[in-house]
Amino acid sequence: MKTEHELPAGLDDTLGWLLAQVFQNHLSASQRALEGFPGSQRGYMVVNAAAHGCARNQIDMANQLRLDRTVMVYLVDQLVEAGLVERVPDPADRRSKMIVATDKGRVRLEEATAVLRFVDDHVLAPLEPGERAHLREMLQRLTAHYLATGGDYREACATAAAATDK
Amino acid sequence: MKTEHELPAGLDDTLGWLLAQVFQNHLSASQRALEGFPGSQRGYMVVNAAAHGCARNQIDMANQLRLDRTVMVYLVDQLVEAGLVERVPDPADRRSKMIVATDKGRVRLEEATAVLRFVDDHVLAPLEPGERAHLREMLQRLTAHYLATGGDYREACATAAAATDK
DNA sequence: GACAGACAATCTGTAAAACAGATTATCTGT
DNA sequence: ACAGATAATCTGTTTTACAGATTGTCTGTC
Repeated sequence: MKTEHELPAGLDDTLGWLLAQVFQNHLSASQRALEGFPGSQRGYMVVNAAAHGCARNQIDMANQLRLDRTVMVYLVDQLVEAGLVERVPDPADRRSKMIVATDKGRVRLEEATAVLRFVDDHVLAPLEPGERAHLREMLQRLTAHYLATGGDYREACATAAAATDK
Repeated sequence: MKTEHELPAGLDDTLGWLLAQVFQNHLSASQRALEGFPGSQRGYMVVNAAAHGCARNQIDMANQLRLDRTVMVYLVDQLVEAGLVERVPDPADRRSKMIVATDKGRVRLEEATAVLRFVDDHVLAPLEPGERAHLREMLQRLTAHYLATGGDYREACATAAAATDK
């Protein structure tokens, strides 16, 4: 059953390549699964964040989701047009607009979340159940660490530069 | 020491988001590390593949690396100009050109590989040594499985569609 | 041996996406 | 009241991916 497929020589040890493969793999799979969802995975992320209400305004949300502020504009435009979220002016600061999910948005979010769970299962099919949980947990830890350190890689680059100087 | 950083609510369980974070994290780190390398990570991949000689011609290599054939043209152009690879016409088929690494290319490849190892270590810093190996191995397994099944997700989408029909 | 169809590499043009900078309305502090 | 900062938006530029046409070459058939 398990066809031992040959990985391209030299790249099989390149972490960046492996990450790219798995990521793009999952990306294209969820792209199909989210077909019809405005803004695709990014739209999903925005509605998700809106439903959890963890962002005060658009820029705040853009930062949390690592999206450009100008991208955020037309992303939210799409979602508003589809009736999944609303731009609610913050009474305390009329410059800010809070992105809140509509009831319809919450329903679509639930559906999409369920569909994405199937995608996850499919992508992680070759792993044991315990391994899947472990992978998830490791990715969470890596992400949390990255966010905590503010994505600062000056140290890493300095180390790398020192290595090449030899 | 270990600052438990809060992950955005709702997204912390989204595998696609976690993969995106870690991937883009690694991507930007290696981008800096490969500064000056023609074509950046893609150029690195091409030289790597060229050094291992596992592709008969440009299109073959493009397929293995999941690159568009027209992208391959100007990617190889850059690398040829930098003297890292050469386009050698295949005597057996003059339409084909084999991409072979020059001595200079092999040296640069070695250097870049060493630098990338530091990037890997930095990105995976929050994991135990044993976990890093396990993560690598799992990613390899997922990639191998994906390549073996030809990236065919019709089954997954059918399953997902059935789930939403309920 | 000529010809049709396929294929490798390349070129050209187009469409989409990301992003920097300016703009408008609003807030804050002095 | 005014200067400077900030949120959202708009505008234009640049990059990028990609589809389609083009050229040279191969393969098979009649």
